[in-house]
Amino acid sequence: MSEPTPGARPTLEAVAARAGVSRATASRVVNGGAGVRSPLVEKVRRAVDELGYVPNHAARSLVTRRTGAVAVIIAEPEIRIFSDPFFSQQIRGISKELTAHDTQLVLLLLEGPGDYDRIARYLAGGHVDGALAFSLHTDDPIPAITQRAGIPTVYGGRPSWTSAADQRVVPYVDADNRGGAREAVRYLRDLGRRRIAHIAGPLDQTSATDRLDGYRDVLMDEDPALVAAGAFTEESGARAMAELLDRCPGLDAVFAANDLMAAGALRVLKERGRSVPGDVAVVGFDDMDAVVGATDPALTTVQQDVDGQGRLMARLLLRGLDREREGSAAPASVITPTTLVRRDSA
Amino acid sequence: MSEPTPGARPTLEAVAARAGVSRATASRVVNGGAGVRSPLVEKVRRAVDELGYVPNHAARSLVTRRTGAVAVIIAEPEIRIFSDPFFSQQIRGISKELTAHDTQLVLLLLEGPGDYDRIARYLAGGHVDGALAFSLHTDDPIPAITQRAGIPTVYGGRPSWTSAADQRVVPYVDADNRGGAREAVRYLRDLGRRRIAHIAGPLDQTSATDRLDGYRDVLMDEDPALVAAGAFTEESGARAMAELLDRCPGLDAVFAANDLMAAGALRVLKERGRSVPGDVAVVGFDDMDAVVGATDPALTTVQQDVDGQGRLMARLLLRGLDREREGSAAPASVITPTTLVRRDSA
DNA sequence: GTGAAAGCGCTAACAA
DNA sequence: TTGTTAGCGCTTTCAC
Repeated sequence: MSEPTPGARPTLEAVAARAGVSRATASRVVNGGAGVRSPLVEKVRRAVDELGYVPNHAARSLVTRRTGAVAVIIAEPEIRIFSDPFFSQQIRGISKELTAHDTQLVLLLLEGPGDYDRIARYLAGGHVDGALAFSLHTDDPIPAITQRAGIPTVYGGRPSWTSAADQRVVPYVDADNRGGAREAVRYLRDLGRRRIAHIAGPLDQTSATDRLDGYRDVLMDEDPALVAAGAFTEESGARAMAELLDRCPGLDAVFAANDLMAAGALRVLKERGRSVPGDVAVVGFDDMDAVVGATDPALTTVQQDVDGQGRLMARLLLRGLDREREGSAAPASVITPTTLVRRDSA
Repeated sequence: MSEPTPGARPTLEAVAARAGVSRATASRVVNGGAGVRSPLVEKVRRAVDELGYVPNHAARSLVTRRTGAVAVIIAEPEIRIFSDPFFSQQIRGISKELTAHDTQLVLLLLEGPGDYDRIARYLAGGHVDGALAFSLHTDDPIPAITQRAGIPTVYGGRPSWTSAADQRVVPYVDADNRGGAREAVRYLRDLGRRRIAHIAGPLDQTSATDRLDGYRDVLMDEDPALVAAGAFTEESGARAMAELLDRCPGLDAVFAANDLMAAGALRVLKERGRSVPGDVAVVGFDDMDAVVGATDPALTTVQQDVDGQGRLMARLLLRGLDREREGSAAPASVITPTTLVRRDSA
């Protein structure tokens, strides 16, 4: 690759001229070179290198009607998830997959209710080919907006209204929260534990309710006193554990709806002199490196592939976009499997 | 706003036809309507509403040579900052400012060394008008890449080579780390503290070295044993505090380079039975809500306006882009002020 | 297999 | 003030 032209960026025209072919042929080569004889392909390739040619995106987009960009929408109440390693990993998964398909990630942060208008306008403006959105709420306007704008969208996490026989069917990617929870609780039961408590997450999130449901699937008529709700934070996990201990001193196992809360539980257990897993076995959920590596004893937990979920969201969307041109159906949802990872806490 | 045209999106042509004006006039109205008589403006506006017209971005971009998008580049080693509330707040500041100027945020995550090529290509492809990048390293290829691509770029955090008489002058936004540190240490000294220790951050980051420099500005020939380096994490702060206590049992104050480490220090101090601020006064840096609210006693710290820094980065870039068309100079760097926030720990 | 030519939807001179 | 017109750089029929 030698020096690029000093002034403006070279156009396809320039490449064609230098290679001694027509603009059409140059274009064919730039786009894969199918149906062009190899000597010409070579010539054009060389011209591209020598000139440092890079296709003008706007021009291409104007004729192809494809932007090569995808929006990632993060709604206001979810903005905090930005600081959540869970979310950041998901974004990275998305980024990887999009990158592999030469697709750009446009970040749309909603700072307030008024922003929905802006987003709607942006989506309608044809700036992106599709969208990815996270953790919808019951009355979330996002689905309506993307639909009206005709923007294919894939969601991260099961939307809260999906369980009901709601008409609005949307494709989403989520971990098998319920199944994973079931496995964790069964494992504790098979360990011989008799009083298995659950520290649930905030019950307005489907990941929390699904995990609670999984717990109940196994322990169908367990004492309600064995369930305490937290907020997916270490602190709330500690508080819930304290409550649980006060209410049911005889408990011999705890399944926490995430690792952070499990860490909080571990801390309180230690403070109260209960040995883990001797007196109380503890299982978490997520298998977040940062947490799992720091607990003592090392946390047994339900692993989910967060990075993979992100990739999957992107892949689903991209596939849907391809199919769209062929007029076939929208992508279906995917539930990703979980795995119980045995360590020392249970 | 009535029904949009069933099939494809309406074009300016359609709007013009419906309003009974020329495409040029319609365009003028859509772009602000300067120099168009109000009755016509009205007509066009109505047509726009009735048709649900939204300008085609690619077409506009093709002729204006402006994309209305800005890249936010996050280099591989910095990917972890994604999970750092500090960074997420900065991104939000950026997002707010860009949004206010109808500019989009394209997220460029570098996952590995090979990605630099990709970024270079992308930047050269004219997809964005400018770029924002974070915490450059000494030999970071990003500045060279953006420069070659002719993409104006503003950096977050002082690049590490800026202190030397390096040729590469780049505009950046950073807090007054050194000044803030000085203020914190002076405050402790004025409180009558005689043995003031410092828990520094990782010394390959300028924010850490600048704060250390600030500490030294005040305590010029202090015992080197009073300085311990951490890694900006709670855990590392705790470890550093333990070290410090072992080395200098007589210390009566600690200035930690960030709040997280101050929290760790507080924890160890409590474990070792030192009262705060009675025996040891503690000051942090950042004033991160999540941390400051949780410590006991409430943490006295140096506040910096993170959100504001993000906004400033975006504003600097945007202003630079405007000036670019007028051929004037690139934006200069900005150091944002810090404020000491007195609470209970010192 | 290759080239000529017709736009994609928009803005910006330039004329009127 | 308004309209006419010439592209922006690219892909894509359609002839050859």
